[in-house]
Amino acid sequence: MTVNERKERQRFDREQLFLDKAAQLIASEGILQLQMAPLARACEYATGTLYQHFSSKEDLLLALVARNGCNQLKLFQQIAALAICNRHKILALCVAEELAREYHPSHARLEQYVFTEVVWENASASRRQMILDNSKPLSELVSGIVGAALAAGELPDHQCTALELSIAPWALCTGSHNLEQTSGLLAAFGLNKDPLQRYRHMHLLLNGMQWQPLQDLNDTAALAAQLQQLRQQVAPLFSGFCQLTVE
Amino acid sequence: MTVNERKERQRFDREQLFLDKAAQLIASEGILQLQMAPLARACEYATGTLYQHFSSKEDLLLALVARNGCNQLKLFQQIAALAICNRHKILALCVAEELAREYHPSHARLEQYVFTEVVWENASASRRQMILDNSKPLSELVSGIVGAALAAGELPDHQCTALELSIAPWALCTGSHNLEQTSGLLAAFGLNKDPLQRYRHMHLLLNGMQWQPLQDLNDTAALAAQLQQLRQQVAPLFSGFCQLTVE
DNA sequence: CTCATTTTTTGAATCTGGTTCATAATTTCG
DNA sequence: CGAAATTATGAACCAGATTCAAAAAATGAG
Repeated sequence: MTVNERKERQRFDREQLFLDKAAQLIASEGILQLQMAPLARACEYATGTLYQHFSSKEDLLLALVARNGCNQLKLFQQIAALAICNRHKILALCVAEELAREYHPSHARLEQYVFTEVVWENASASRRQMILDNSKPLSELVSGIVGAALAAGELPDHQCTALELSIAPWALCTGSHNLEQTSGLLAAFGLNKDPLQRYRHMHLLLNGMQWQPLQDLNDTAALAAQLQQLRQQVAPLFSGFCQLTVE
Repeated sequence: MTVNERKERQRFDREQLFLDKAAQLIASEGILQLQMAPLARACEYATGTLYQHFSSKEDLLLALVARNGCNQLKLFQQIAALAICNRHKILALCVAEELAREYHPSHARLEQYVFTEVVWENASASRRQMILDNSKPLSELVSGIVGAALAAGELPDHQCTALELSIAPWALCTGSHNLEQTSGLLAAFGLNKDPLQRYRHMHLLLNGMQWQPLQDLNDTAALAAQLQQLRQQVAPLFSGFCQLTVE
């Protein structure tokens, strides 16, 4: 039935409009300032209409994160397809995470907020599931890289499955970003930030996993060059959907 | 002036009462259900009185985290004083983090929430500073352990300072816990939790840092025994302030 | 001890902003 | 075309954080 198709498409478009505008408002004013009535008004709809798409304000925030999760997945897939060695793919994912935060700083903060008990529990179950569903292929992708390295003999298994092993770099990457994001914390430590730091740490971990080829960390220049090169390979992959969540 | 001293002490005690009750309510009902008026009522004070201690609800949440930060510091100091090798001290800190989450699951969630832009920005500047002030000696303690290992030749510097190096295990530890805390995420990955996982990963990192003595990860039984022993050494240190934040 | 003054407490009133729902507008279709 | 069904509207509602004028308590000079 073509009528229903049209309706559905219109509904979808309107949802995207709400999400785009919300992302824009969050980026410019902060999460705190985002209010439902003004958002609806800014999109030229009534408050009630907004609530036909999102069961609550928190639900809308989750929707934003879910949508971005799709983009992240596409990005990660492109990275996995890059013609570089497996070890470098892991680093490239870390680079992608870093670039994403540079492009959309507000999005990283939103994500931190959304995974909070208070927000998570106030969203609809279906929206939560949407986010969880995104994470599954994401983890398969990462563990796929680890699995390929295992199969190629670049990496011993340390008595773990590929999935289990893949958690380590993932945790280090997100942990490192979270620490950095936590306002003023590293500064309170008396630490001035060095862009190579995270990659040193990641290499230390990968070396510990005996993931070939091992990296010599004493050659700072080589490390910087490697990072530079990865950034240049990853950055263009962003162009496709920089528009989707305008900042 | 003794009158003022008494007043100050009473004020302090009342603040502790508010915090204790708040912690208790959060533990039993969740952060979301914590309401200012009922909290004041439960402590047999008026709402306004509560606001003489905390500038906002968020400010109270930060106060809770700040108070716990003091306990954490004391705990970590005791661990640093343990008669075990430096490498094991780092693991012991990780164990402590894990035990703390087991004892006070709601506290970990609170901390995640508090470091969120929305909450952080709504607390008073002085309360924020209190938390940051806590973090400084904490980081000095951790980097002190790293520094001792460097000095003892157990660990090469990899072109980093002790503080910079100490960030790596810290990030891995918190990142790993955060991932686990994020509701349903690891389950969505299809991962069933193995209590040794985190320690394997930590050892992989420490091995990568070439932190002596290196750990053989193929001997699962030895690893489990080591973890068991660390838990037994760390657990008693908690007894001192388990009461402070009743769960 | 008394009373004027200062400090502290109180909780009802205020205010903000998310959510609902009766009504109005629009679309569908016989 | 008009009745029935669907969708949109936004003022009213409501929860809950915050305030503040009034009441109570503490202080201390005489």
